[in-house]
Order: sequence, then structure tokens, then C-alpha cells
Amino acid sequence: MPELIEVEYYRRALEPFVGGRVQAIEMPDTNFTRPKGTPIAPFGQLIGEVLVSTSRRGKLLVLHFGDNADDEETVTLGMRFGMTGRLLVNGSGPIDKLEYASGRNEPTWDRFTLVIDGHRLSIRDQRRLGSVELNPNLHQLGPEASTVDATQLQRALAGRTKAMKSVLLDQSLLAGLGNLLVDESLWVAGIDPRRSAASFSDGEIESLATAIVKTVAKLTNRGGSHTGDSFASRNVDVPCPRDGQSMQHDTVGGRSTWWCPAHQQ
DNA sequence: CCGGATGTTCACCT
DNA sequence: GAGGTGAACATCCG
Repeated sequence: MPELIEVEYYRRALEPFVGGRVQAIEMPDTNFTRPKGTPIAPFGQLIGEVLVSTSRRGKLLVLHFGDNADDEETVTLGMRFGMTGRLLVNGSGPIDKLEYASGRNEPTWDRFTLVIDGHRLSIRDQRRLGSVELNPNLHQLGPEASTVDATQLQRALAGRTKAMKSVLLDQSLLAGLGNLLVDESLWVAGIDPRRSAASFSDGEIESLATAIVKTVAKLTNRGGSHTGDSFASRNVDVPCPRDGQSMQHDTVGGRSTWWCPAHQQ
């Protein structure tokens, strides 16, 4: 499920717990830490710390901790949700409906739980492609997609010749867009996902930045990355809702990609 | 049995 | 360093 939008919902769900103190952590699975191979023991330093604030950069949710609410930050915890990860608060999620993953919902998929003031904050991840990381380095991420402006996007694209879709999915260049948001943004902007990033004029980049910001805002209000106008057309039988043309699909940037050959050029 | 799924990373080529 | 491809991770579904 999670792209920037879903992770933002998760961040909001954590806000009521700011000010609370960590009583325990549960990590039944030994393969949910990042970088891969990081032992569980260091995560023990979270116990006794106060959740001071939450933040998000792209798809990375960051919890900031301190010894006391007013003191300096001592450690941060980064959460990633992979393809099938959700955040649950006391067993239920801000997003209960799984749009893509299977309909099953097993407590055994809880890979990480933070107990704060008696409340359980868990990452439930069937496929275990998510992770938790202490003090994640934000410098590895590009600018935030939900607020990207023309100058930032220009900088992200500079010198890139590969397909626009690949560039927009690259979290080190632009943080937050996943497969669905990229396809929807390009559909809105009328851009062929296969076009080289080097072929864009300043004006096109500017309108693409606008399309991304507007798309993220709109779908955030609608309820998720899967609520785009082109989402239903990720299907050979559902034509482009804008002009009725048959959608085209192929693998671009290693991901399943759908676009309208009539208005995306 | 096979392919594919809202993600990330790595190995291997050119 | 780019860029492309494919695999891997783990699991379920059609």
C-alpha cells in the first residue's frame, strides 16, 4: 500500500502519542532491521525514551526521541513499510482496508511493536519488505515530492537521460512517489512515462512539478494512492477516462506501467 | 506451475 | 558514474 500518502496517514496516527514514553519494544522477527544485518539489541535504547515528535520524508516515517520532552533529541527511529506494511495502533489501522495485499490480516505479521504508555504501535507487514532503522540518514533522499517545486525538480532531473518514470521513482532524486503516484502524475501531466528526462523543457518540468503536488494533495484528500483518476484504467478493458483511448502497458523502470497513448506524449 | 503485486537493494553488464 | 536488466527479499493470489 504505502506511498507517501499512506505513510503520511501513519504519521498522523502517531501524533496522539507524542509526549509518551516507550515502555517496551517487540521485534519477534530478526529480519526487519536496516541496514540488513543490524542486530536487534541496539533498538533497546528506545526503551525509556520519550517520543518528542514525528516527521516524514517521502516514504520514510521518522520518530524522534529524547530523554525528556524538552531535552535534546537522542535517537530517531525510521520506519519503512515496503509493499505490504501497515501501521497499526492497538491492533487497528488508520487504513484498515488493504487495497493491494491479500485480504488476510494476521497478527503474526507484526514485525515491530513499540509500546508507549500502554498503547501498541505496530508495523504489520506480510511480505516483510519493510524495515526499521535507527538514526536513518535523510541525506540519501531527494526533496519531498508532496511539496516539490520547479527548481527542485529541475535539479533532480539534471543530467538524467533515463525514462522520466524511472527518475520519479528514484527516492534519492525525489522522495515519496511510488508506482501508482508516478503513473497518475504523468497521466495528469500528459507525459509519456518512457520519455527521456533529458528531453523536457523548463516549462514542462514546471507543469510536471505542479501536477505532482496537485495529485498528491488530491489523492491525500480522497483516501490514498489508489484513488487516482487513472487507477481503474490499469486494466486492458478500461479505457482512458479522459479521452476514451485504450491504455497502453509495459514495464518501464522495472515497474508495471500504464499510460494513455493519446494524451501522454 | 507461473506471473505479478503501492518497495528497496544488489549484482552484473554495457 | 550512468543506465538497463534481472534477481532477491517473502507471501499470497489468480
